[in-house]
Amino acid sequence: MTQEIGSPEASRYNVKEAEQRWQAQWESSSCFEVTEDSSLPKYYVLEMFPYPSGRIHMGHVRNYTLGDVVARYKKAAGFNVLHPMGWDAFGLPAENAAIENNVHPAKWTRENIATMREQLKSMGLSYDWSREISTCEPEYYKHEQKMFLDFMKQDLVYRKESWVNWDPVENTVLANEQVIDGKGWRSGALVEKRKLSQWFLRITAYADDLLSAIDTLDRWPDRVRLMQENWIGRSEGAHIQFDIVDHDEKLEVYTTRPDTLFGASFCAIAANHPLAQSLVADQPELNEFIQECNRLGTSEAAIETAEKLGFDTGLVVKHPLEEGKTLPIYVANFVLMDYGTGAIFGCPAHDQRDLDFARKYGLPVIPVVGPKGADPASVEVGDEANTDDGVLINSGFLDGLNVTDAKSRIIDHLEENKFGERAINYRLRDWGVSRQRYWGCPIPIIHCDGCGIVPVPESELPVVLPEDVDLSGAGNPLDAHPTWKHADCPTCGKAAVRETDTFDTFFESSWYYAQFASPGSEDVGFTKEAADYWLPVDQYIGGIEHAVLHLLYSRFFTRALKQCGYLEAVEPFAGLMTQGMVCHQTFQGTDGRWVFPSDVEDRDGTPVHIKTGETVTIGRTEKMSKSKRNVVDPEGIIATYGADTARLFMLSDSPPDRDLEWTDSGVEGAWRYANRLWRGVFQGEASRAERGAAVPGDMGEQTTAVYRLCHKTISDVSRDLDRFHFNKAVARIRELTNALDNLGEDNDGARWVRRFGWETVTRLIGPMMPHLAEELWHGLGHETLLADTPWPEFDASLLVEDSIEMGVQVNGKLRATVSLPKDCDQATAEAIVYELENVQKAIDGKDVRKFVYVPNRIVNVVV
RNA sequence: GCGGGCGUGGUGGAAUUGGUAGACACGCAAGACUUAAAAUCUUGUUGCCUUUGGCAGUGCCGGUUCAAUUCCGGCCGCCCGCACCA
Repeated sequence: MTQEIGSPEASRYNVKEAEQRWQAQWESSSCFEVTEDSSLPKYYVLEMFPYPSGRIHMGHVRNYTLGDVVARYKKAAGFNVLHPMGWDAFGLPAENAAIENNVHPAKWTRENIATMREQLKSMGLSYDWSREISTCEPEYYKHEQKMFLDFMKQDLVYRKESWVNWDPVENTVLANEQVIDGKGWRSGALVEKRKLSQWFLRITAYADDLLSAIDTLDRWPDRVRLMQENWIGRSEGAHIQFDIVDHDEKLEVYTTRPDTLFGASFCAIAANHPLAQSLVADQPELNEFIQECNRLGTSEAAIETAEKLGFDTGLVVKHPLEEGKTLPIYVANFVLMDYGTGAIFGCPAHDQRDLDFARKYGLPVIPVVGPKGADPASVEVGDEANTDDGVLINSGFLDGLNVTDAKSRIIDHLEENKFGERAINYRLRDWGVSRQRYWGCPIPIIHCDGCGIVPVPESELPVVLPEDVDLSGAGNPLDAHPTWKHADCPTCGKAAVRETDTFDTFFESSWYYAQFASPGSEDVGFTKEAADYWLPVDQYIGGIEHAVLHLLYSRFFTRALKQCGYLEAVEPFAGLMTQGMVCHQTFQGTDGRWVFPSDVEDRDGTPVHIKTGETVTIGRTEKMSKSKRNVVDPEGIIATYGADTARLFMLSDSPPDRDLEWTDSGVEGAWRYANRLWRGVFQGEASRAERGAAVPGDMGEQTTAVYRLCHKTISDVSRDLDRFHFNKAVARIRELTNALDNLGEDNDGARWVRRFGWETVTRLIGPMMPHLAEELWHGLGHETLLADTPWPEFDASLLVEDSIEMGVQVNGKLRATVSLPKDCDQATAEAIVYELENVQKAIDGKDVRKFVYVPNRIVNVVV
């Protein structure tokens, strides 16, 4: 909701003028441009670079504010700080914009970049803009074409068939997000799965390393490490080969529960399992079922949330351990071809999904694990499968063993009798990098009828993406281009065609952090010396939504680049901070349409639409999104209140990893604080000592307390910034500001402490409100840039307190507080505590059973 | 469906390793200043009650402990990711 702002122009702090002035000063002094310097400790701060979607949004403001605080703080703390920015410029939205607004993706992207660059500059971010990169330019993507060819030489690249979402009306491949309820988002046509030959990067070659190295990422959030671990999904189990009755081939399944083999009552295969495909010709109903499965699209979420369905193929397998027993083979929509062998055996008693399936299709449920000591006959299975440990029953030679022992015993048996073996499986799949899209990096490959697949020679790189394309037609514009795809085969010289697929845009973002080390270098995108100096990124900051894919691909890329000799780093990001979303209230008009906050005003406590005057309803607070229109444009906020106010608000209340709710009142609170600081320095000169005045010998009690608080605040804020507790740092600086304002004494000591205090506040707030801090620093008589000024130090001797205020509990309930000498012994504490009136009253003559005393923390008298 | 997370006053949040729940703000109320308003300043502000005190209270139910927002078990609600959005 936009309200009349307390006319900021009227304030004597001229935000706009001051912010532009300091931005110009930083730029002209080049104070954020860096070079490798082995004499200084390096610190590489990186925020996830933005997709140039048009204008910056509040999520960017939050992300880049967080990074800027870290960068400025580390610079002040004496590090050689690299803090770059660039553009993740390839991607689908540019093509959508091309279709919707008839503008070329290149033009659209470059214009967006120009707009967003100016917007970022207005935020006063401490970037080394000389290192700016844009991934859609050949100067950038030529390097990844070479990397791809190098990966090929290292056997990290291969080609295989894989499934895509196919829109039969538009004749294009759809992204998962373009498939809505199984239909194409534009055409509305039922989406089909199609098989295409595509390029893959062998990320699974590094599965074990990517998994075990998670332990070394000690400055990553635990939850992200856990998500990566689960994504890689290493499991230990077995492959089992089943003989199919009256069939030449065998059915191989992967299972993590070989111990439950005696409880198997069916086998199930994926719809696109070769066996299922081979049966289609004779079974039209099966074909129909498989088509139905294919209509679910390629998204795992869609497949797994669909109703579990199966189709009995009529084929049966022999149970390998029980003579004469057979199990039916179903095609099931919940079995994934990409996991294990694309086939399972179902043991309904000990797997919930199998149980649901068995109940639905009337299959037997045989419990094979029971509680210890239970009578096998009494173990029954209800609605819930038993996945607990226990003792094997109804399982022949496995009976009586626990689950772990049974697993190992049965695998030995499988191996001895040659119908199965121990197996390790990963959930992680190889990374498919082919995209049938225009706005991406061309894959440097030529297809020759005679020579097959031929890499483009390095001397002919880059393969430049043509800009004269027709985007209005169906299909891939590169394929439709009249000349581009025709090339001579590098090997035999005959006419051949280029690969018309482009790379997944995760390709660009998997190595950009390395390019920032030395952009513009010709060879490989960066020099090894620069990469080895700057990498890994010391602190990476971005959204939790990238917790798995982008981060995992980048980790893989670093390893692959190392394998190719590009750099020495093992991990790309030593530290990771994930930020929460920026949320806002939603508003709806009487017709149910979403209303922009800027179109809502408050009239006598009722929110109404500014133009129509009709009442709007306030909905729940949600992530800012264009569709719900609950967005606030950063540009307007910066124009009105200045970047520092927006930055302070972003940092003030919510910790970085939590969601933040944008509120006008919160912004105004930040704005008021900015003005308060300004007044404190520019209107409080009279009560402050001159710069450089000698430390006075005598200070009053209150003055001493404020002086000590200054040192304590430096210590606390430093620690808070080290731990990224920006909201706490802000609270502490505000506390110090309050104390300075409330310092009533006015003598030499107080005047000296006032100067010291305001200088301290200015320096501490510097990373968060850099423009205002420069203004204050100047106002305090300094000629140098605060951006070049070292972080303040504190005197540890002033932090020591000699007595501590402690709570006194009786039976766990607070009855009094008492000031005790620091580290005082229990006898002294007891003596003092028992004298307290409230304590005596609470004990009320009862026997003291225990006197709990934790020095400097708590006293608890148990009666 | 699977994986991960979050939940504390009217609101955002704070609370070392289990040790005085509500720091710092926002909002609100009262007051000061002002012709008036804005700005600014002061005071109060978890709820309830019999109000110099007491009881309850950190999504819900239970457990461990002298002591639980914090640890354990079970629920509920919301959010993020699920491999072609970035």
